Amino acid sequence: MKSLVSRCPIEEVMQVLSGRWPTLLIYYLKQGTKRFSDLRRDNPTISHKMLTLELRKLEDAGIVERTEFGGYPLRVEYQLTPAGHRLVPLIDALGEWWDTTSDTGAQSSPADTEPVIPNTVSRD
Amino acid sequence: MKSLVSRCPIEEVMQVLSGRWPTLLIYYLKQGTKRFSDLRRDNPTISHKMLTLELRKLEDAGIVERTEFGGYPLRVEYQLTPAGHRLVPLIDALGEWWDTTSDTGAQSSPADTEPVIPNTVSRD
DNA sequence: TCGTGGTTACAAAAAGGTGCGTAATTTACT
DNA sequence: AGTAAATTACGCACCTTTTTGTAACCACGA
Repeated sequence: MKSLVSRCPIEEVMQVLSGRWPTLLIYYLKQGTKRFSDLRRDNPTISHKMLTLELRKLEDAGIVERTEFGGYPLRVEYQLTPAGHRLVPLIDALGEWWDTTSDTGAQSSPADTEPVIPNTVSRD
Repeated sequence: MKSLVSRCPIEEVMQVLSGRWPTLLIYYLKQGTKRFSDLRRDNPTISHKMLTLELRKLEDAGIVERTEFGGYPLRVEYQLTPAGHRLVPLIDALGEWWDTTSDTGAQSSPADTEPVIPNTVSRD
């Protein structure tokens, strides 16, 4: 992982939220508790390795909580922590800012920005 | 540059703001107009290649405006656009969120989070 | 044998750094 | 006076580092 250049909170958050996946995962997790395989179905283009890595990162950042239910085919559930939930509106605000600034005419829903996932499914 | 996975504004903003530099550059630019060499002095660890690349990206995103004054030694000035200024508080909010969640005891300034740049200066 | 939620090793791709070249004018030195 | 060097904001080519993808493997129990 890239080391920090300054000791400022902004750079620290960005280190966690940077990249394609963190905000997407947060988006799906705000819908409620999800299992590993659920998240894979939600965004089919992430590799399982990336998914585990990103989930760990979000976990370490205190955004996501991992609950492991022991047993047979092994069940693990992921959900947003309270802090994670508090983060959601801030991210949404960024999305709305983007919508209003890069206003190329017609926009869709005002609040609750919704990712339209394509299906470039990569089987493995 | 990585292509988008979904067509959602959040992913689009994050594509612009992701990485170590965008937020740092915005931070320094909110202090006012800066020249290329000023920004290099502000954060000595960025290479000129990265700086131009990141500035272009911010320019394309409508966050930063580039003004070129002809003549030689050629002078160029960078400043936040109105949209860029509107973005600043949103980014600051993320910093504050981080501060309040990862609260490891003592914190510094409440608002106006300030990067403390180190001086691993690389001359070139 | 399959499915779950991983880990590990290796390969590919992307990001980033380094150094050189460039322009026209000023300043520095001889 | 004449030459040389420095200046500013890059672009380009090459090379290294980091990130991400791929595939194989593991455990367990149904």
